[in-house]
Amino acid sequence: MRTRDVNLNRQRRDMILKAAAECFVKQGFHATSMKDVCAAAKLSPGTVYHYVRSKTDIIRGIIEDEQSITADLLQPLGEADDFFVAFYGALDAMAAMVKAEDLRLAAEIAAETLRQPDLHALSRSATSEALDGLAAAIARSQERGQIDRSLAPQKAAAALVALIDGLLWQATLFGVERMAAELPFVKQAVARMLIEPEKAR
Amino acid sequence: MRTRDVNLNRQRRDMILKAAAECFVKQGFHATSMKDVCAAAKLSPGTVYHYVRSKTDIIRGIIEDEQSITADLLQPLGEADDFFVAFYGALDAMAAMVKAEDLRLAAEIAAETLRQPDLHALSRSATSEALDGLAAAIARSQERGQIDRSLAPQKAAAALVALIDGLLWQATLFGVERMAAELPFVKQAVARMLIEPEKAR
DNA sequence: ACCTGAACACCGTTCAAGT
DNA sequence: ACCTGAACACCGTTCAAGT
Repeated sequence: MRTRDVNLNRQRRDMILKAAAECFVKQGFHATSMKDVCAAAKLSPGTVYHYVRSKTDIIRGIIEDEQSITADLLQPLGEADDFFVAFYGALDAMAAMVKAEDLRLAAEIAAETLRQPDLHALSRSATSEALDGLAAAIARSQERGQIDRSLAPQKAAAALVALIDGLLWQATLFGVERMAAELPFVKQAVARMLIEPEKAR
Repeated sequence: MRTRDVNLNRQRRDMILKAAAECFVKQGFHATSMKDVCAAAKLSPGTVYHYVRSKTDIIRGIIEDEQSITADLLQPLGEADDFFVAFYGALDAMAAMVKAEDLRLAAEIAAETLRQPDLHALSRSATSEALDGLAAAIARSQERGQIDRSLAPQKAAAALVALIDGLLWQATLFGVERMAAELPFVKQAVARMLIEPEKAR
């Protein structure tokens, strides 16, 4: 009995988050009313508020469920043998996987992040983790003699993440296809950034 | 008589935009009510709506007045003799000039841009212009033999702007000071990206 | 023409009442 | 416990009425 309730709780909550995410993608966060979310979830306002604390709480839930696109992309870098193969793979995965709607939702969330201090802290710590992971991968590649040892891993990681985030923002403006067309240049740029000029092919 | 009215019109409108911008920085776009804007501008709702079509129209006005931070920073690149001196100068200017509030306002505007198709088009065309200007500066530097001739100017410009936008976003998360500390690394990275490895110092 | 402030339709959220 | 839907305080916007 107890477990069934807990499961229903999670199921209903997930349904509401999913319905809300669809609304946010279609209309944007602040243009979708709670009535819209209720309609999409096929529940009354009272019921929705039984599973969800507030409209902001829905965004919080989506952030916790999905984390940031960038962080997801960089995760596999941790166990990679060749840094560049893994990083190029992450870039290709980004171009292949990311759809316009995902970008809209991610950007919508990023926007709301600026308005709610606790959401801002959440996204800051998520980005911090991604940066630390990437810096660790860079440091290991340096030990193997692949990446220029004179570079500070943390700063290199910050520059790479900035580049990716900036590209994702451009994809928001000009479309995912145009960003995909940029990737060969970006890969070359990353290699030049990270490899000692004398060693560069 | 006619001119005086037009001047009053512009003055009042500018005052309203300025008051609204202050509110947006303090509370965010969607947390500031029109009542807040009215109070900040010391005008009644009816009067505010006499000078401004809607809440969105205020954002539109702010975009048109200020354009994007990135575009402003890249403008001087047009007349520069040495591309790298000019570009590094732009990066330093960004770190020196940009305050946390400006970043918040810019990000707030970027966010609303995603929700309003006409605002989105406005920011797309503004970014396009900035990219074209930067690409032209890169092409001229290539003719002088400074930048690697094998690079496509448009793609190089896109990568540089992505890097800057990403850094500005990071400044939103971690503060302007941390971004400033990144700049030496970023400058080196930009040089490596754009200069032929054989020529790099 | 410029400005006011009450009024309108709608929003996020709550809560008494049902099952 | 789960759910409903009317009700509350507030929002963006309008408009009749004043000067």
